[in-house]
Amino acid sequence: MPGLDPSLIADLPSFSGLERRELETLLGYAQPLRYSEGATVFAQGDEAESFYVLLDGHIRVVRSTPEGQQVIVRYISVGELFGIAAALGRSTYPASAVAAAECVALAWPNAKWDELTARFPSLGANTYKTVGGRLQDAHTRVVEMSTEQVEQRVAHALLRLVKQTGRKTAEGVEIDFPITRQDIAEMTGATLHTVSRVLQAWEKDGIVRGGRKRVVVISPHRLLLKAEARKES
Amino acid sequence: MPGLDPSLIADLPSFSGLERRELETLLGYAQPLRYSEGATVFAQGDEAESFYVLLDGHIRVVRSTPEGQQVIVRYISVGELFGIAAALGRSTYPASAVAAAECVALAWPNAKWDELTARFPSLGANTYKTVGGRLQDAHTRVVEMSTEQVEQRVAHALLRLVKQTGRKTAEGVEIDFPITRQDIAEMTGATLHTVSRVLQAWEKDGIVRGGRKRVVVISPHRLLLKAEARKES
DNA sequence: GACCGTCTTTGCGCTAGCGCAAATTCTCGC
DNA sequence: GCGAGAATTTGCGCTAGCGCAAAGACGGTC
Repeated sequence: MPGLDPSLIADLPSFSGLERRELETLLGYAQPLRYSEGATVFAQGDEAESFYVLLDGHIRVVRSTPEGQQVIVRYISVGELFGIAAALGRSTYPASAVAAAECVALAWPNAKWDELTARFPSLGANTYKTVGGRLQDAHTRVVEMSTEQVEQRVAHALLRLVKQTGRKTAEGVEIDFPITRQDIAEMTGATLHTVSRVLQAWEKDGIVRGGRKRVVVISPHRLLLKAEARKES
Repeated sequence: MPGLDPSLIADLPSFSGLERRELETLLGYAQPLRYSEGATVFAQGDEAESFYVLLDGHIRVVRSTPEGQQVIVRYISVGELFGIAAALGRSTYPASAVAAAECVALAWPNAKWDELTARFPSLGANTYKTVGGRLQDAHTRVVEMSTEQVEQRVAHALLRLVKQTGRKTAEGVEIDFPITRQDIAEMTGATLHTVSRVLQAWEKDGIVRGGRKRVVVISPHRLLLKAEARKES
């Protein structure tokens, strides 16, 4: 698999500190992949065969209930590892990964995980932090879902997205990939109707501006107030 | 710190596969600790100075919101590692650990983590799985909170407790430590009033039996039905 | 054995947000 | 420029479960 440019991953946090020669070795094992919006990278329950690094785009991680309801667990952004189920002791993927926009990713066969972490300890050390951070986030989500009103949860979700993937525009900070009201509903445990109403109200107040599959946060400051305030207008 | 018996931890999953000599080395660094019910092992926000293994009892892991609300993130049972924040890249504990019953634990100074994982790789490998499992659980909680009614969430919480810490009695399976309605409420994101009502209803149906700080599950089978059924009696 | 603090049960009104339904608007392909 | 499908907005009734309040029940203590 020659021809992959080591600079592709040289700057990614998981691989920083490696020499050019080592990067070439790593890339020798990697499979470059391209996904169009809506494409499934892997599905919940599939045999975990590879782990991935996202080079471009955004990935939605979705868990489905037995009853067919979907919940968006998190978004993966550029540079992040994902699909590392096997390294965490799972034989199947516990959630699905779907391209939220045009995506480019690298995939390594799972069998290489032990070898690679042994050879490149920084990869292993970084995985600890990555997973630790995710556990943290998941607990934060649990606490939010337990204690907050829908409006606050939506505010928190938007702030998280803005922080993670925000792109500055003339008007404010725009979420950098197509996202529907339904998506926001699945992130917050609300219905798309309620999310629509909430965004509508905020738009009237000039806090956000909505559009088809688009959200622009005009005033992060006032959005933060909405996230914190337990009741108030 | 001589005098600790290696058999104390010989059978714990995190330390299995080590030889007696290695166990002695490990225990040489360990500090044995005893906590009475309600005692705080460490508090959210504290500088993370140690990591722990629970030898006896049950630990409640609690996160508090800035507004002072509490959410029970998980229960630690015998043999589990906890307080490993530092290993996951945090400098302070992200949650508090409180003894839910009389507890005995071993503590190691955090500074030893790298040394110990390097010397005993099985500890590191096991930590991956432990953390992976917890991430899994946390995601399951998020999905439950997003999609389920209070009654289902309470049922799931009880089933999880029974599985994790159940003790067989003549009548059924009893949760093996003092647990209040308030505790169950903080696990499920409900109010203690609603939890009380739900348990009351189940008691009338002969599914559980309650008591002061006690819950006995008489029919796990029928409880499972409650956990799955979206509406029905 | 009486007291007291903690835990639990129960009643009642109220509201956030869901479920259902329908109208509108946007975007893309032709 | 014109559909047609997808996404969004909006209205309305209804209920699960919260908030508040008060009355038991249990268990440890002096």
